[in-house]
Amino acid sequence: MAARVTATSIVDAISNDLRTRILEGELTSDLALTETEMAASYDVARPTAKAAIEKLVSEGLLVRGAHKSARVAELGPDSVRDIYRARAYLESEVLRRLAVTRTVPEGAVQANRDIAAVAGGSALDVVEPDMRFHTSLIDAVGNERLSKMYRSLVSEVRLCMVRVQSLNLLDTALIQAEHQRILELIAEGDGPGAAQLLDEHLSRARERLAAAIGGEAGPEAHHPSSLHPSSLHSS
Amino acid sequence: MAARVTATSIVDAISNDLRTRILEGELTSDLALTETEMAASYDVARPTAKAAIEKLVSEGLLVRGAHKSARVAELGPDSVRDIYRARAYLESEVLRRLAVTRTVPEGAVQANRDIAAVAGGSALDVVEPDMRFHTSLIDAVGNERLSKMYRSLVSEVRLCMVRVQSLNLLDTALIQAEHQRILELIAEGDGPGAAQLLDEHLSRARERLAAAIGGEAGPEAHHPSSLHPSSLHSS
DNA sequence: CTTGCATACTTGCTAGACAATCGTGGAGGT
DNA sequence: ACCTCCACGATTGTCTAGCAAGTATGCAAG
Repeated sequence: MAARVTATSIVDAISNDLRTRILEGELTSDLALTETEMAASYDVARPTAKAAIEKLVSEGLLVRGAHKSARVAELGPDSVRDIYRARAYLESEVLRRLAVTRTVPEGAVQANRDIAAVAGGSALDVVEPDMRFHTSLIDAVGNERLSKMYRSLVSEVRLCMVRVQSLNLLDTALIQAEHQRILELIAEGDGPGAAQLLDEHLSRARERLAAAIGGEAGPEAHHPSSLHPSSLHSS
Repeated sequence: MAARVTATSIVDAISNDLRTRILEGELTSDLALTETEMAASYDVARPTAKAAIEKLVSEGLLVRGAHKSARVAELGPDSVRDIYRARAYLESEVLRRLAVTRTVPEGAVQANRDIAAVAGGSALDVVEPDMRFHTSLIDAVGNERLSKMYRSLVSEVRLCMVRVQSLNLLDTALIQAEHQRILELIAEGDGPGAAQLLDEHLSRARERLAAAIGGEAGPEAHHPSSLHPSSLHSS
């Protein structure tokens, strides 16, 4: 398995590169991704760029109207709640099933160890092992479709995360402790307890993230919560 | 809202038509869907047909290798179990949450009424209201992403269903009774009870469907479980 | 019977072009 | 001065034509 990273196709290579650039915050929702520019910057034909864009649109990372340019998806507080609630639906049931067999995924405990390891570093470094913790739990049930669904949600979560530069809203120690407790509850066979704790865990993160995203509408918006009707014309 | 069915784009129209033809069994996995043939039959250019095919590939209804023609996905018993388990994961947690607020979706009770109405007719007519019953439950929580995920699973289920012509494996009365009991448990606020009953409900359907799909390898296969090595050359 | 090669078919991608549509800006009327 | 309407540029949707690359199949040779 020497050459595993070989790009299977050009459109896949472009879409992968675009995905990482989006998830790293290089591409924001304020600049339009026209097919022509994309084709020129990657030195490919326009249909190729078009296919790459449409792939990311189908993943939910880009949005595009009828004849308009594609833009990075702008996820508001309502979308954040939608995403996190979907996460909770999937993951809490998974915890119940894992608790029945008392299955504690090794990847999850390792991921939680990594969270503790970066406790002193940047808050952004917590995001990766945190996501790895949750995906490890999902993957532990060995359901291909479930894992794919959850991965799609994780992508959107990371898209939200990259928009809030000041991630001081993450209490690393608390996150790590709650993860640990969840694993313990699974080991004890307490499915409902693990599910409920996860629910609280995700609810807290959800509301913090929703507030952080809803409150930052640019430097000129003083009172985002008190917008008057004249400011909403189309959307 | 007079013109609602207007095709937003040609590729969408083609992919929609293809989807219905696949789900109705007109297109089976034994014939190759060539891009040029598709383009010729719909009288469009090849890139258009290509886009429509790739859209269905991303939905999981079609599969395609490196430089090979697209074919209708062939879902084996293992895939059936994967799909039904994913359904169970999503839906059982939904039932728990619906039971908390004792929310009984009107669409679900109507769908179950429709199941009883077609009890005397063809077994195939049960599939549609049955799916509608389950999707109504999912939609009741009002989560956009969750509904989309479940709809994707339902598509694959229907793809499996169309392969088993003799659907005498469906006990309409039993299905309808179990659905009714699930709704009652929700109304009583018994989330775990509803979740467990649903689990048994789906498990039974899953194993029947898996057996029906795994055991039908054509009219000439007398003993599907005892095939000798010389009969499997490539696939 | 197996192995190797050549050919046909299909897809991946490119280049260029035209029509349809959306957004924007300016001309004209009130 | 303000509003309405039209024309223009920009962008996407789709088409035509074609070349390159890969896969599969058939045939010939060992």
